[in-house]
Amino acid sequence: MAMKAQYRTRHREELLDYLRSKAGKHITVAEIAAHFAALDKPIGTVTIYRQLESMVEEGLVAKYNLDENTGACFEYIDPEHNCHHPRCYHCKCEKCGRLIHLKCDELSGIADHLNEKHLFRLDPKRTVFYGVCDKCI
Amino acid sequence: MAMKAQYRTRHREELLDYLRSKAGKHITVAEIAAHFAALDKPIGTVTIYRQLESMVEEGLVAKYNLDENTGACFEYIDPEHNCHHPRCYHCKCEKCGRLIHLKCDELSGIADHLNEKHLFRLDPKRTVFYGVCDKCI
DNA sequence: TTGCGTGCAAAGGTTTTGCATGGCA
DNA sequence: TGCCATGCAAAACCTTTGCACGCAA
Repeated sequence: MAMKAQYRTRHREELLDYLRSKAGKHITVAEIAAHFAALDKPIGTVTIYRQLESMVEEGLVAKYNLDENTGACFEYIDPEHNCHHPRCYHCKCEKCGRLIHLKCDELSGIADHLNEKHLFRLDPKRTVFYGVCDKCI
Repeated sequence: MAMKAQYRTRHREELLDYLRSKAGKHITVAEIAAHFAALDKPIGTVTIYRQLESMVEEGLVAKYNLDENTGACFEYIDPEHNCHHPRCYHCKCEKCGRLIHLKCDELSGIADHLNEKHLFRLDPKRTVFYGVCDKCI
């Protein structure tokens, strides 16, 4: 189902700009739709879903299923921050929503451990540690 | 919304028995309904939802929102083994969708590491490792 | 021109709610 | 008897799909 985008359309650029401006924060389809509706530049919900799907496929955006009823959350992935660094991990604070980027050798060890002992190839890009950060304890 | 159960009904006991027999495994509402339907002792979906809600409130059952389209997963929490403490981890295969349950002391260490070195209190119940399982490599 | 992008409507799925009936204490 | 539990139907939601039209290349 997932397909990469092939055309550079106005809606796609507007969506990417908005997602970039919210980098490091989760956002839902409803919130995106509300944002553009408020600007009198509405984007159809279907288009948002399809563009987000493409962006996930392209690695520009991460998709998370966090809330039970709110729907899926999306988040722009800053290419400089992590995309190509298999040693960068993410911690997400469940209270303040802050996203923490960690480069830590000890954490990197879990990927090796999972691979060797449990035969599981970890995908750090997709994996997020949930919990509570120091400022919110 | 969440309310603790107050009556000890037949359906509640049957549900608990079944969940206990599946302790350590994830199960969906649809699977539960199918199980009891196959036994010619059907339980209405609504009842399953409401009983599970109560059990989550009582701490008997954990609820996960993993799959995007399959619906929520539930899991009986053995009170003696206290399975919801930081020793149970989940790996989700991005290819086949399989959910793998891990009890691993080495993985448990990452919770301590995050807490001590990065001041981050990991919540294992919410954290899912994404990657590719051995059967799909 | 070709084929993808868009949006409306409608479908598909999970979860919740209203209301009348049945069951526990 | 007094509530709570159950279940049917229907609603509420999120998400996907079919189809016609618009737009990028």
